[in-house]
Amino acid sequence: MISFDIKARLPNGRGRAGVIHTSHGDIPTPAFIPVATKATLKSLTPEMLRDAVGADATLANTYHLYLQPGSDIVKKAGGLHRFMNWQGPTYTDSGGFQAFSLGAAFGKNVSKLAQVKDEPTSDDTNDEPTARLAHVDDEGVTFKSIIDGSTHRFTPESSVEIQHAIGADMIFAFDECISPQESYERQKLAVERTTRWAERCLKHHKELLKEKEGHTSAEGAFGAETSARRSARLAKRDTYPEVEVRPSFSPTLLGIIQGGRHQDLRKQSAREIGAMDFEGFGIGGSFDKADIATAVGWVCDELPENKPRHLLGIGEPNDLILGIENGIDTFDCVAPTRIARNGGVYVKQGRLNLLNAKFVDDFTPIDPLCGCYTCKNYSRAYVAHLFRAKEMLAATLASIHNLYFIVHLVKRARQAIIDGTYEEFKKENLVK
RNA sequence: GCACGGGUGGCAGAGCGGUCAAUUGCAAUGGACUGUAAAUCCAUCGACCUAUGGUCUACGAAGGUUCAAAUCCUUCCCCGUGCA
Repeated sequence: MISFDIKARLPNGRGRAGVIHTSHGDIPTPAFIPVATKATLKSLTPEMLRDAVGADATLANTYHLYLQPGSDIVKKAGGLHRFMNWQGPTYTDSGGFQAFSLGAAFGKNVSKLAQVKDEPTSDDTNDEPTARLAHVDDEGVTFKSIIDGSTHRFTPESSVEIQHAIGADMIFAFDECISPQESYERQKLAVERTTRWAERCLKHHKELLKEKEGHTSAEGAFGAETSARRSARLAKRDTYPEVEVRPSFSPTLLGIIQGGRHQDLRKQSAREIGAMDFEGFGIGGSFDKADIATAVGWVCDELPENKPRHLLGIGEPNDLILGIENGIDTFDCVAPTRIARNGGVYVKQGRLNLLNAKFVDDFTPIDPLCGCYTCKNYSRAYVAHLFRAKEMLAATLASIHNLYFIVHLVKRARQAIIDGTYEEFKKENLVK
């Protein structure tokens, strides 16, 4: 279970700074949550994520872990934290996004963010079935495995069940995320379906909690470890302080809002999901790329104030700054790590592509203003060399920088809310 | 010295009379990436131009055959292998 305290607010009434308390520690909010899809933050160890990046939590994916190594294995390992050796708070996404990325978006150059000028074209039903790896119906989603092509069925109930097995602190309801190219009518259907699925998720979640209470209350859901084994494990650990896990630790379920770029649908979804018995919310779905923050504002105005709100899959600097002032508490996004692995690094003015010829003999740090491990110790020329040489360390150093940059941008936003200097912070950090 | 086999764009390596400014891979140059299908993908990659088209220079060098040659012939220069 989690709890949420609000410490300070922006004058606009939407943005706030707070703390999410979890069984694995606190998340001061707003916070950026790096994505560890397959229970690993690509190219980083958990120690790097904690010490070099300064991340407070991480987010893994249900679909991926279900396929590999299997949620039963994660459970057998003692849950996600123990399996991946991450002691802090965790989330799992429900697999709802994969209905989109492996469905309508599969094999196409479609992102969940659309330019305003893009014409919506409904392409959900009349595609050839072989062109995608996910098919959605009223009851759930049929996936093909990206690993071996085998067929798997996800329903709201099975997603929640798998997430309980994986054992993150916060888990998401199974929602339907669809392409921004879809028609208004299709978006409306996704909102209605997501609400029905949310009810089913919540119901099943409560049943699972009750079941757990019945026979594991003394040990905790993921505490089935003898005291002798625990002592032995702790004795081996010399670099990492153990976080005390509450004995009653169980996942907390967050509901997800859909509605695309349409104000009425966003508000409808937020009212429906917001009225349900979730302990927090995720804002998902597709957006008008030019104005994510406006849609976020529509939603946050409808959501209960005292529960945390997570903006799913958004993480460009400007989107973070505008998201925070419109009421978002936490974000996750693959952009910092994916872009880093592809040679892109954030600087205050925007983004550099380290593969550009001009960096081969640029011996300055990636960002002279940055205090991260990479910037304190390496030059642009060196990291550029690593990228050209296809050395693995390139991904590590660039990921450390990008994650540090983004995580600390949000941390500074938090401090600015507390200090009452958000406007200055925004003016200083918004990229033109 | 003789006998084979070769010399193609930055590299490797296709092509073996017209549809070849030349397949492909690598490298290079630029771009994209927002709940990870992603250490991925896309574009460009001889020069010049009144550019969904045109002109010029190019497949070791020089000649030749042909309406037409990277592709056939001759000589020369290199390289590899074998025999002396």
